[in-house]
Amino acid sequence: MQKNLTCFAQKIYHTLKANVPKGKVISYKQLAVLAGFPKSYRAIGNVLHKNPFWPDVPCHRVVNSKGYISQKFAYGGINAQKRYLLEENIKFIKDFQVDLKYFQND
DNA sequence: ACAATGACCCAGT
DNA sequence: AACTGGGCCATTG
Repeated sequence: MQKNLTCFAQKIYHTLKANVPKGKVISYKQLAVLAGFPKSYRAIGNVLHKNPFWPDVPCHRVVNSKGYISQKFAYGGINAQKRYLLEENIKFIKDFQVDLKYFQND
C-alpha cells in the first residue's frame, strides 16, 4: 500500500487511464493538457515514475514530445517498455521512437 | 521554508 | 535518437 497520493497525481493517473486506450500513445505534454495542468508536464514525469497503479495505469504508453520512450522506465527498463508497446501493435520508426501517428491527437 | 531532483519541452547552435 | 542551455512544475529531504 502506497502513501497518500496528491490530488495532482490522482488526476494524472485517471486522465491517462481514461484517455489513452490500448494501441495509442501520448506525450507528457498532451497528457498534462488533458488533465488540466498544461504547464505541469515536468511533474508528470515524476508521478509516473512513482506509478503505484501498474499496470492499471498504462504509463508505458507515455512518451516524450519527439515520440521517444523513456530510458529509465521503472518496470524493466527501456527495452521492456518497447516490448509492451510492440505487443499493442505500436510501430517504431526508430530503435526507441514510436510512430507519431499513434499519438492521441484528437 | 529552501534547495535539489526528475520517465520533460523548446529554441538556438 | 544531435547537443546544450534555460525554463517549468510538483515532490522530496
